[in-house]
Amino acid sequence: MSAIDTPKSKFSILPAFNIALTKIAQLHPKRIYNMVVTRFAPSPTGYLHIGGLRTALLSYLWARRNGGKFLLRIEDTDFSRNDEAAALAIVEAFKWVGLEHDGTIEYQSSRLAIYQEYAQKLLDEGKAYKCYMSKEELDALREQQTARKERAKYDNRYRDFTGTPPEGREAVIRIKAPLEGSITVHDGVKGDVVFNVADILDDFIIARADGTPTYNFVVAVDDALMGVTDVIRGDDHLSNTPKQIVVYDALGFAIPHFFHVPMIHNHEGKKLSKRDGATDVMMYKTMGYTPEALLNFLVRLGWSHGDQEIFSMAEMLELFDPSDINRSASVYNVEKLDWLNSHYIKNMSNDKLCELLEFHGVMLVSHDKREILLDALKERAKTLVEMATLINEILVRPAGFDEAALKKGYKEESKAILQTFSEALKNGGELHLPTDYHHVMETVVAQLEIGFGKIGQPLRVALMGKLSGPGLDTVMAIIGVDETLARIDALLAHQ
RNA sequence: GGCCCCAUCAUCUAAUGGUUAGGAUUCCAGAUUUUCAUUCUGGCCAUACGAGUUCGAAUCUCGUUGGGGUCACCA
Repeated sequence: MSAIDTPKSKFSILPAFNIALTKIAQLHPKRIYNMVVTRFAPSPTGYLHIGGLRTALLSYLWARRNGGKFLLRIEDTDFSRNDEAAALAIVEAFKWVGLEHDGTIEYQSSRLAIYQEYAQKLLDEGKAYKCYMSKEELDALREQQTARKERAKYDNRYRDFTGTPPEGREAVIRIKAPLEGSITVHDGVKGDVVFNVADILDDFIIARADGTPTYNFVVAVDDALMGVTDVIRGDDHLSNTPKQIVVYDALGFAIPHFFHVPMIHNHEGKKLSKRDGATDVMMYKTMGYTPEALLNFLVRLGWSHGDQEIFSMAEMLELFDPSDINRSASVYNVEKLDWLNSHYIKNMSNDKLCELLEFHGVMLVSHDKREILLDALKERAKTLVEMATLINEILVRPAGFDEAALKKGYKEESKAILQTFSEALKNGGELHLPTDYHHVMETVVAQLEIGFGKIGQPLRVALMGKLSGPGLDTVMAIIGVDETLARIDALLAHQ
C-alpha cells in the first residue's frame, strides 16, 4: 500500500480499509467494489480540454460501472476570476458527450476555511510549522544550491524554530516531510513507483503568506473529504503524488487508489497543446464530430479489449477497467477519429441525423425526400459538416460549372443527348423514386444506342456542376423533375 | 541537470516464456459502382540496440540509446 517507509517507522500506517481493498484486488483482477468514488478536477481554463475529457471519461466509466459516484471539482485556489463560466463550459461539454457528474460542483475557492482548519490542525499537532523566510532569501538559497550543482530545496531552517519570529514578516506554513527513506506510490497503471525522499522532497509549503493553500495540500484534503477512492488522472501528476501522500499521512487519511494514465501526444511526440489544433472539446461539435465517435476514439487511446474497435457507451461501461490501461503515451491521430465518425454517421437513424444537422445549418424536417437524401449521403460523409455540404450541393442549384468537368464531361455531342433526355423526362409521366428516373435514363440510352457514360457525365455536370457525387437517379428523385429540367437548361444555355 | 515514466508496423493496439508476431486506421492494388464515395478482396509495413537467464524471450534481468513528464508562496 502507499506509505511512507522510513527507517524509523517500520510499522504500517495503513488504514485497514486499504489493505482490505488490496486483498479484494488480488483475488479479483476485475474488481467490482461496492463503493467507488472518482472525480474530475480541472483548473478553470474556460473550456474542456480533449485530454481532460479522456480522464473524465475513464473516471466516469469506472464510477458508473461500480454503481459509484463521479464528482466534479474546480481547482481554483489560485485566484477566482471566471470560475463559474469555466465550470459551466465544462458542464456544457459534459452534456454534449453525455457525461454527468454527481452531486454539486465543488469550488476550492469556497472551501478556504476547510483548508485553513486542516492546516491549523497540522500546526497544532506539530506536523507543520510556520516559516518566516522571505522569497528573496529563498531565491538566494536556491541560487547557491544550483551553483553548487545541488538540488534546490528548502533547508529546514524554521523546522524546529522556537525563538521570536522576525518583525513584520508574513509566514508561510510548511509541512514536515520525512527526512529520509522512501515513498512508494502503488499505481494501478504504472505499478509500484518508489521515490527516494532525499531526491524529491523537502518541507513544502501548504499555505502561502496570504493564507491561501497550495495545490498539493488541497488536492489531498479534498479527495479525502469528498470520499474519493480512485484517483484517475494524467501521469504528469505522478511526481506530485508523493507530496500528496505526505499530506494524507499527516492528516491520517486513507490513501486512495491511483491510476496515472499516460499523456496524449501530438505528432512530434510532445504533450498536446493549443497549437496542435482542436483541444477544446466543443470544437469537435463545430467540426461535425459525434460524441459517440469522440468517446470511442478516446477510450481506445491507451486501452483496448482484444480486437474490438467499436464501443458503445453500454459496452464501455461493461468492459472498462482502469487496471487495463497501457503504460505508454499514445499519439493523437485524426484518421482514426474520422473513420469512427463516418462509422457512427453511417449507422445513425435519419431522425437523429436530421436533428444533429440543424446545428450545421441544414433544416430537413419538412423535406419530402428526406429519407432518400440522407440514405444516399450518410455513406459518403466523414463529418456532419461534410454531410451538410453534400446536402447543399444537391439541394442548391450549382452556381457555376467546374472547368475541368465541362471539358471532360460536356462535349459537343452531349447537347443533343441532354435534349433527348429532357424530352423523355417531360413525357415520362409520374416520377418519384430513383428507379423511376433510372428507367428513363435506360430508355434514352437504348433509344440513342449509346453507353451510360455518354449521358451520365453531361447530366452530372448539369445537376452537380462537377463530376463527382451520388447516383444521378437519386439526385433527380430528390430535386424533382422541374428542377432537373431547369438545371439541364442552365447547362445548355451556358456559353 | 536531478528524479520519475515509457519503448511491438507510419498511427491506435493484441499476443498464460512456445503464434508464419494478430487486428484496426492510413497508404497501395483489384472487384463492385455510369463518376466520386461506400462496400468487399488482397498487399506493404513492427518487437529500438546490446548482453544475460532459459531447451526456447516481444514477454524476465541488466546495460545502452531514444522519447516523454516533473522539479514554484502555478494548478
